[in-house]
Amino acid sequence: MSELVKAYESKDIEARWYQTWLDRKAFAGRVEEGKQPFAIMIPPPNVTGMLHMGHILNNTLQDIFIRRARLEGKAAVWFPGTDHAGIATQTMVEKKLRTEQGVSRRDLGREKFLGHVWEWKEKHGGIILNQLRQLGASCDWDRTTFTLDEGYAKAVLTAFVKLHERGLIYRGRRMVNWCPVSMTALSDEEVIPTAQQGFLYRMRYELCEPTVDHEGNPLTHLEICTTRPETIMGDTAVAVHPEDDRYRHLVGKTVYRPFPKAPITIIADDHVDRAFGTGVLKVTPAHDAADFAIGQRHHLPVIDVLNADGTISAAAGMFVGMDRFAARKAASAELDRLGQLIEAKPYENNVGFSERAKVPVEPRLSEQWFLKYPRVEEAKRVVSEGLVTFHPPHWSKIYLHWLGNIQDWCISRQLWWGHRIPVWYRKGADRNDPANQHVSVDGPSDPQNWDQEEDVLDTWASSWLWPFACWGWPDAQGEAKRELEFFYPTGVLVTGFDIIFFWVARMIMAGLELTGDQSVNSAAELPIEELRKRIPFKDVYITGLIRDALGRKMSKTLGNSPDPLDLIAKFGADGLRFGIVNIAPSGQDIKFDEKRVEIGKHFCNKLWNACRFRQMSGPAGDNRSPAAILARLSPAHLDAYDHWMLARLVELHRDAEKCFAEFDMPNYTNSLYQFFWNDFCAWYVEAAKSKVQASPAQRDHCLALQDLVLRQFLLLQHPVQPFITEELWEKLGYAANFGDLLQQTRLETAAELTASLAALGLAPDPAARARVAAVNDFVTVARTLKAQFNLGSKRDSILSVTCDDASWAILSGDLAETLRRLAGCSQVNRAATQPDGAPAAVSPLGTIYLDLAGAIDTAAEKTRLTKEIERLAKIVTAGEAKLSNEKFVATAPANIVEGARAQLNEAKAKLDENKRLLAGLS
RNA sequence: GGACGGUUAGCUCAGUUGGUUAGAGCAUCUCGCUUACACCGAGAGGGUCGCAGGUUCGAGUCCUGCACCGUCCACCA
Repeated sequence: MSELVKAYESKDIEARWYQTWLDRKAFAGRVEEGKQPFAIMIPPPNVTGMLHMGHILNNTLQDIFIRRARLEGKAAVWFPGTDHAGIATQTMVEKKLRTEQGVSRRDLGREKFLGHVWEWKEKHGGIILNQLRQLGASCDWDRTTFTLDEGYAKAVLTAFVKLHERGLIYRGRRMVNWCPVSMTALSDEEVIPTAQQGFLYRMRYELCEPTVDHEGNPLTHLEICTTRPETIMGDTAVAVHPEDDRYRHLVGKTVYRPFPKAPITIIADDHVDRAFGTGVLKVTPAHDAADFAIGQRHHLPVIDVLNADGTISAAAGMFVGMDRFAARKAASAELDRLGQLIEAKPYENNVGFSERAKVPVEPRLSEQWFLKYPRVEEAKRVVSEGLVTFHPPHWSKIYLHWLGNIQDWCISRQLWWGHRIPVWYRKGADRNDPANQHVSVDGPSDPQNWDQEEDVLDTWASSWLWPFACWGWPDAQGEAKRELEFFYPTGVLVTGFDIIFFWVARMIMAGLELTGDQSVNSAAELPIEELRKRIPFKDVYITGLIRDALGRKMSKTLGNSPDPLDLIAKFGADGLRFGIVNIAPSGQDIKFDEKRVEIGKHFCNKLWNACRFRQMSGPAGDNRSPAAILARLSPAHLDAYDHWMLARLVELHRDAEKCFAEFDMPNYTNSLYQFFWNDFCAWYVEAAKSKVQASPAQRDHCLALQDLVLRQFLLLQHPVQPFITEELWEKLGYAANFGDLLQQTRLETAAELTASLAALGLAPDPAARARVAAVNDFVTVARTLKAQFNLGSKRDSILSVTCDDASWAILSGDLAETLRRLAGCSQVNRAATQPDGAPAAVSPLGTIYLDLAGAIDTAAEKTRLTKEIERLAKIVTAGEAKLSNEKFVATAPANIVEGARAQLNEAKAKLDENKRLLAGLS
């Protein structure tokens, strides 16, 4: 047992222990028959990613769960990996190539470009995983998986083929969200509605044949409002509501599209909102999802006026080649020139933005692959029936609501970086005819006659398989097969609410469709036991979003996002871990402030010093097992504080069990903090100081008890602060054999601890708690009294007490020395009568008088006593009112009534005593 | 337009099925380098629990309505 230095320094200790853990393969998980399985799948960070505060919170929580599971004796494994992140990675490498070599991906061609991306990935990918090591993440690194690994890719393609076989995947020309910058389709979830300042243009469309309005006045044109005049060239109709009296008589007539000038029909459609604008809608089937639907209903022609890159197409006939935003201005000017622009008023509306490229997306008609979501009803059922539980629970409502309204998922992306869709088209044939399509994992046997689909899959269409594809699905053999069967369904998924739709819901559907006993798939509804086997995880822990101290989102542009590695350097990984979990209220956004995580670092130092003090207090005993420590304890030596401490220790184990059962981690850190700092350090260790200086036997007994508390506390604290606890575990000699790790130890349950205490006659005496509470109250009253006379630290203060015999027995009994030490007094004497001129305060163990050499400030004393009397009087009044209420006495539970009575009596006694003291002053 | 959160001390948040005097950390003030820790110790001040009703012997906690803040969903051009 080497000596500890004065202040805790995290840096060297953390680096040393992490290496030790890696060397010993301490994080390796494996099938262990007879043990409960517990797996966590890391939400795979983008391979291009850098660690940010969200990762810190998220991964600290996962590490806490997995480390706790190990201590509980489960077969635990935390599965790490990274996501290829299609658009994000491709965009990043493209940008790099453009700035460094001045070439675009098209200049290079598919193969060469992908070569560059892989090269980048090999060189820089996975930095984030190294960063996680600094945080202390106990992932089973040998399992690290990348979503484009060969095995994983096979799983992705297999899933595609299976779902295609089951008729859930189809190709179609549909309206999709198109990103003109990335030049790919996006799913609905990748589009972020964003408020935009623009204009609402009000314009005239001339009637081909002048007529009259609904009141019989001459009518030469219709007024129409739009926010997008640049799509006028794509107008193929004008629509009004079928029951709109202003316009219904015009249905079937024609108006001129302003440019290129051409007649278009006036149609009637329910979709039109009579109250919006003029109640007339220009219909542009190629550029609006709703308009497209109208076009379908009315068999309208479709004129696509935009190119893939957002410039105006040749089909528009005007502004060809102009960017869409420039074209908007040009179209507006053209309307004005024609005298058809009535006004352009500032207008705010919601525009869908590309999540990645941050530009407005275009609704665009294109050929894409779509997936009908599988097992939607079952996916709802597993959550509503509690097979999968959200924490906090209200997220399940969001989840269920989304599942109730989903559209088919556009899974094709016009990118190169990703899983190329395993579909081949017969050369030169119609691609939309299924007869000309070949779908398989390995491709056709005569590849020369086929062209493979150019598109890749949406990244989420690969990561939705994560919980089972990582284990070698679909054709896991041998050990891999055993592992999948043993560890699936996994334990808890820890993630942010922002990807409940992207990922959580989809993983559940994928698991329900593709795992388990596939032979029962045709059943109309899968039995609940089958669902229980197919769910990907049992619990979903949703973390809040980390914001800055002002509540703003963290962003690069604001520069308000701290570098976690700086924070680790500043507070230690252990400090940061404790701090971030401690301030993360369940399910709410977190206002992050460096100041708020200091608590974690300070706590490390407190723990360190408490252990250091233990070393300084006396010789080490045999700490190699709980039994060895308990053997050093004897019932005969236990005083009230010892009993209370043991009771609290058991209680802490119980609290921890409850927190884990409820996934309440902030409360967990609070319990640990409160127990250690206040109960153990501030009261128990302080109280024990006098005992440590007494006889060697008493000292060793007291230190044995401290050794027990420290041992159990290190085990409980370890999931949150793994480094410092491992270090102290070693330094205090808790290893059963030389070199054993804390994390390979089995943590006793509250029940087990209770049983082993009882077996040795060490069961905590419940009465001790009240006694300790009374003494602590006495101490606090005495300290307050001293502080009021600025004697806070004068250890030679003398107290006199007037009290009954029972109280004096406590004050003068075996706790007498402890009590003097805690109160900071050299003497506590019993007084028969009130000493003259001494300030006084009332405690549960009698009235305390402070022996002051000089005269007291009578006026100040009066003020103080009067205030105390007022406070007590309120309590007495309330208590009397309550107890004189017959209904209360009759209805309320006995213990509540008893409590109220006891409280009233105590307050009354104190009140009388204070009144007496006040009277004595005048 | 729907739905879901939140509103408790100067700040950030706890507050279990309604039940004794509503708590913690930080910040502020006073005193203290007391033989683990100044990354510390002792003490103090600070809240009519967003507003208005209701249920109840009893409401921060349950019900109704309202206000404000936030988030998600929704094809008003």
